[in-house]
Amino acid sequence: MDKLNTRIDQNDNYQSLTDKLRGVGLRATRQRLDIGSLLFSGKNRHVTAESLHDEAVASGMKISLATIYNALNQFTDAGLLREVLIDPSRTYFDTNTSSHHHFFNIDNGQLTDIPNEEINLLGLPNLPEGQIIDGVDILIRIKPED
Amino acid sequence: MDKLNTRIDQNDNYQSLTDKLRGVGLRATRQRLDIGSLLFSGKNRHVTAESLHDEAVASGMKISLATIYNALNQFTDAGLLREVLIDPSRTYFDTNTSSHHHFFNIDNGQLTDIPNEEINLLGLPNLPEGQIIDGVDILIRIKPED
DNA sequence: ATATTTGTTTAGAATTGTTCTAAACTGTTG
DNA sequence: CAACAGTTTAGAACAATTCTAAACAAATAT
Repeated sequence: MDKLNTRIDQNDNYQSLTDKLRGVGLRATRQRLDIGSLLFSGKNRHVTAESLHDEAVASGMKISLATIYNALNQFTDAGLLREVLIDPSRTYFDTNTSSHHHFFNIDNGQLTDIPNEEINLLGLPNLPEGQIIDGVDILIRIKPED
Repeated sequence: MDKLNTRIDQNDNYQSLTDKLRGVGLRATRQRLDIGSLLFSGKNRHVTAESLHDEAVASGMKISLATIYNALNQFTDAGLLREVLIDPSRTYFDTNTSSHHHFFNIDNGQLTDIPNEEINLLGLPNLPEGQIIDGVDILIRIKPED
């Protein structure tokens, strides 16, 4: 019974993932479903290609680093993920694609979402002539007190 | 007369640069003075190691790329420059070290300062327990209208 | 079902931005 | 101006990412 439920849930998950992928024009391959199951499992996540690959390998998934890079870029192009600017030396991806911002703990590298209600820009600056806003990124760097 | 003035001005520039470098504990070498003359010549600038190296070479300065990297990092550590997060694939340096933010034109890669008076955060979010703010980075991505 | 087409994965090579190494060089100090 | 300590440099090394082209798997037509 337990086993059966687990299998059904898993199928459900992979089924909705399949729809999600098809919806953006990507084939629902085993690798994409595996990656998707790690990324889109409810809670929002921040990953790098390396960190996700390590996690996939640790979960026993067979998938190459190149495929992780491909998938992260394709998911991002498709709007399923967002890139976050943190550190010029690596690319971070965020499963939360809605408008929101981040705390970055410079001490341990931890990235956390700032709910959109909790922050606002006051006095949007004048844009250069003929330009419009594509997006706004706010990063608040934090560190331990004392 | 012209020539003489030019030489005097140049000496003046290099003299104040020398002080600036000594002031942060760096020797005033020919290379650092050359780089400094490109960076700290009045107007604020945004550069990458490559762009600055190209510029230096174009001005007939003899300086290696490794030295540019060294100098940019040392200047940044010394507080003479700031890093700006724009693009995970390159490091940008800003000669404006005061608190301010940026427009990034995603169409042509151009970076412009937003004067600090023109922008403000409303409703600073609650920080995680025991953490304090180290800094705030705001990047407004812009693009051509239509 | 099966064959064909087209998209995907992969290992490894290639590329790019950046840092490291160690030898030659140059400011600085006595 | 000698000696020391810091600096520069070419080239090697490194790390993140992309590319290549061959094997493979999903979709589609048969």
